[in-house]
Amino acid sequence: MTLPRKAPTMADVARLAGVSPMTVSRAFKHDASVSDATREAILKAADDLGYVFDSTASNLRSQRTNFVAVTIPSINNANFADTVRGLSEGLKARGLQILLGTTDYDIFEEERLIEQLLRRRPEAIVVTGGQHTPRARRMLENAGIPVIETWDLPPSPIGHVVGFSNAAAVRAMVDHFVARGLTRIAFIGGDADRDTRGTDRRAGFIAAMQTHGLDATRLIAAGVPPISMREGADAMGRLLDTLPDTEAVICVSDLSAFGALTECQRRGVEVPGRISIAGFGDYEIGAISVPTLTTINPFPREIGAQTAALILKVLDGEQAEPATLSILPRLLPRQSSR
Amino acid sequence: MTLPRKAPTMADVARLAGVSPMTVSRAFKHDASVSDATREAILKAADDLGYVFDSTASNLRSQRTNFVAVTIPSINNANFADTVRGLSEGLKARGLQILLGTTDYDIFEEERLIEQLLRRRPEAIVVTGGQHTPRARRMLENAGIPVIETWDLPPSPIGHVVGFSNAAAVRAMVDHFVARGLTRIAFIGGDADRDTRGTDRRAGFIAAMQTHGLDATRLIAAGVPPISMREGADAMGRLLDTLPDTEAVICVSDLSAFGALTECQRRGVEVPGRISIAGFGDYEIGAISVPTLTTINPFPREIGAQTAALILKVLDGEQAEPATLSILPRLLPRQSSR
DNA sequence: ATGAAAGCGCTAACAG
DNA sequence: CTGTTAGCGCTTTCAT
Repeated sequence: MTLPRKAPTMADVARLAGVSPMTVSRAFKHDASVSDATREAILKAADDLGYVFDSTASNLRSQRTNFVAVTIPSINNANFADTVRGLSEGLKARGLQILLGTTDYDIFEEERLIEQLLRRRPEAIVVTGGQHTPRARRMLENAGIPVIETWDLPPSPIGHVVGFSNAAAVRAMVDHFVARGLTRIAFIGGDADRDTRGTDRRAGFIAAMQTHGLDATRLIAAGVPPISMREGADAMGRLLDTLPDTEAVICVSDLSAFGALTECQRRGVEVPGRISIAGFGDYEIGAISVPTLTTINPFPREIGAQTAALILKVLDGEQAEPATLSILPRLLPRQSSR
Repeated sequence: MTLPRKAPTMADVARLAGVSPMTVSRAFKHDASVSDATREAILKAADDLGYVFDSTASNLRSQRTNFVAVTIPSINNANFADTVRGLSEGLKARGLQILLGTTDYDIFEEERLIEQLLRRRPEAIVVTGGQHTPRARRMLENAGIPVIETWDLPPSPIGHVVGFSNAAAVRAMVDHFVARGLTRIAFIGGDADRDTRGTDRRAGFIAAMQTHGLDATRLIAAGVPPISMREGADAMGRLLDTLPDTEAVICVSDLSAFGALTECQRRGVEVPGRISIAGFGDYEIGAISVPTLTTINPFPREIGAQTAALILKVLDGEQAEPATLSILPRLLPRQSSR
């Protein structure tokens, strides 16, 4: 490792193969026109020398990096990871590589990250959420590349959008409970403001409750987002202690919902017998827990896949206008709610 | 967006600020010597022009990319995500950015990925696992940058190692059960060969059972790795059907262990009363499920943090010899085992 | 503290 | 199908 001798370049390969550097360059592109014999000789020469193609030079000269920049709040989240997978798979076939960064649910961190990412000259940039600092927004607007906001339906998008309404999704959950005759409904989420999707879900809860003329004040703030299973359990404990007549609780995610469920199990509180529980995100745990968890599937993988397809269309010049692709989340009634 | 006008360069900023491009370059480095007044004027000019520093040119000229390449089997795995977080946090302060790729638990995919990543000229490369295709190994050996294998203790490392013995960790779990008088122990894992860490864990199980003179044939293959909660549940169903006298089961991960637990709950099989269950990885679910899951914590975040620290030392020239940092996984006995 | 010259390793553009 | 020339936008190096 770390041998001091200088790495061979295309010129070295060209010399050994007896061709010009340009022909070597072509031999390394899949579509370029090089005779089979020449290409083979070049690849053999490259292999003999241990040549490794240098993208940094290619990137500068061709003004193409084949990067797609992506920001997500956290890598430790199965939903966002699914979106990245959908993106990655959709982009891989075209040789586009994801340059991933995490914001830690913080729009100021997002601003710093976007600046770093744009310096790398990505072909497009995908951000999670529709809320950004003014400077981040300006950088995205002036980046001169396709911008796609995901996981949200921003009121005034920067460019393209592939998302859904978090508020509307939670409204559907409230309606679901109300239709079943449950009216004393609580919401467990993180502390305000940081996680904008969580905030939107809580706002959707409050609006929906008010629409039904119901009390929308059973709000438990469980800590700094993203809230964990443990924080969901603690919040459920507080809810059962302070508002024991609560009939149903909507949690900001399946993880906190599962934590809430376990707290009920530890206390001998029957779910859904005495209290119904719902989550958000359709994490695997909700499909297999006992009881299974009522939840909402926002199709994270699909968001990634559709974003990837959109990027390819835009880069191919087949989509000039900013597009808004609206994903319809699906309510999944399961055993944890009546 | 996508404005056709050409993006401003350092030369444009220099012209506007009335200095040479070189001074602009210095003004954008934090340590370089530029007078405060000049730097301010330059940054203002840059801002007015909407200038964005172009890393691609910097990378080529300086022969530094500030990338650290990282390969993990899957992004949808809290353990690997934790390692990436530990890495990312440790590298961020030095301006090193992670270039992440996933192998889908496939060493041939890993080979393709490593080739792609090395073309980007990372400063170092971190791979998960110690098993690679011959060509991948050769590429890593000849890359001329620090190579760090993680999550394993390879018999003949390529360069540096930050890992632990998966086999030894599972042996400790077998010993734990045997010490409690449990002898009819099963192992639930994925189909052989693909996930090398899972394979090592199963091998450790078999070896440990044989050491104790116990039957090591209660092996359930639950599907293509990584196995899900659902597959863990299905495997537990088969185990209960075919080997109902099994006293304890070790699962390849906490996720499959939790699935196994739910299957017991659905069937009314008491855990740990009739059967003990253990997992691997110390995922959050095992700390909060009812009952909590006996598991092993391999300290994924710590692996990432130590890897980051090692990379910085090597890049600073403070660590010339290949290092092997051995992490000692911790057995966490919990309610799911007696 | 600032500047001038040169060139990193590739490929666009044009030629044949 | 292959070659020549020039240059992408920075930063190294050497000045002053």
